[in-house]
Amino acid sequence: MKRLSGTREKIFDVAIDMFSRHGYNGVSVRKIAYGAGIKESSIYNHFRNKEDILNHIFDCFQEGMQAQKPDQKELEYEIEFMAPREIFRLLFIKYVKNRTSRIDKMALIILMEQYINQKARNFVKEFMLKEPADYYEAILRTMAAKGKIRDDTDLRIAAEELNYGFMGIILDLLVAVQEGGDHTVVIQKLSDHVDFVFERLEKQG
Amino acid sequence: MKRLSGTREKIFDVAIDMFSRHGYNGVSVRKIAYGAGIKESSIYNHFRNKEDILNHIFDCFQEGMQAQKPDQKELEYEIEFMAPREIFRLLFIKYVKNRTSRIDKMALIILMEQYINQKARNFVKEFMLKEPADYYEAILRTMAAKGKIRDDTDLRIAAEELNYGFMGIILDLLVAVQEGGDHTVVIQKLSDHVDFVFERLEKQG
DNA sequence: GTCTATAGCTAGATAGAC
DNA sequence: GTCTATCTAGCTATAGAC
Repeated sequence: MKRLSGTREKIFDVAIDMFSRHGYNGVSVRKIAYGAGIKESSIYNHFRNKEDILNHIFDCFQEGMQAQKPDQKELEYEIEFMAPREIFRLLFIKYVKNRTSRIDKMALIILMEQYINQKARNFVKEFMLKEPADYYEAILRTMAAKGKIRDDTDLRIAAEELNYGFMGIILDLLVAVQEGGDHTVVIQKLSDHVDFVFERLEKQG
Repeated sequence: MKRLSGTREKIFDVAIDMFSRHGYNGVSVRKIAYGAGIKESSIYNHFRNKEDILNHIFDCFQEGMQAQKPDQKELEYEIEFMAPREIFRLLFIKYVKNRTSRIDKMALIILMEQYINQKARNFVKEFMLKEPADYYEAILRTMAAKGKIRDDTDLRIAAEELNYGFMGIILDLLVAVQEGGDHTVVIQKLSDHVDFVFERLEKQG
């Protein structure tokens, strides 16, 4: 993460918080500045303009996504010795536990902006739809190659099914957290989701 | 549907179109007026204020959702004589085919506003999450009672699985349509989704 | 890097003539 | 029901003193 001066970081934090609650167009530079305890014009010593803040959010979110990619070595070990459904349960629950309030807020901003802003839309497509599904598909293929799951299934579709449910549950979580709730229910939901899919994928008998 | 004067309808149409592309906060009353071919102040002869337009969108969306509820008698007939998976395939494809550009745009507006506007959020929860899942669950229970699907499954979870995939695919569709695409791919995706779930639910052998 | 001051514009909304 | 005119408030952004 690029080093930020105290003020710049403060502005950024306040902006993320306000954007996530009122949308990018619902927050003025003025309000961000006052929220950060400085005058409006001082913002421009830290960000070129309002859009520059949004772009920084995109960059920061991307870094966050890259950073929390699961360890590949660890995963291979898991595939060898754990039940298939346990691996995905762990994967999903790890995501939920490793979330920070910052990542939640950035995700919300990007989800809101996706229909307006091309860059946001690309982020959703890449980091919330394609990349996760690709990743799940790769894991499933490894599992199938090792004979851990049935091999008569379209694993791309299975990967997308895993991601549909995961995304649905995480969206729920983001809303719940925004409203002051917690993530206990979500763990159960993720577990049920994984179970449902793997009842389908695991070998019968 | 309440009768609208020509101008009011024109304003409403333009507003839906602009809100769906730029968000509620990204469109001014002025721009809507000019888009509708009238002066800004004339808007206020048709809507009390900007928010009144948004509320009318909510009302109109709700009417649209109620209106396209599937026929109950027809459904019972289908459950008796069609394969379980065909019923859901039909249900989902009917939705896709019956969509209008207006409904798509209103859905997009509500999806965008859900994190900002409490009323929008309630709409999403009620009409996109809870009500569809309840409906699917009821159908599945009827199927199970008639011995058409396995009875060793939590049907609430199955109903939610059906809805996660459906919502994910529909969201994809809304984006694709906004970008000028069509819905041919989507029909296949919905079909794959239903197949995946019913491989799990239908009786073995 | 912070501030004051201000430019220049756009916003939502109203008053009142026709 | 439409218009012109106008109000007030808010907006992004810059200039320049400290």
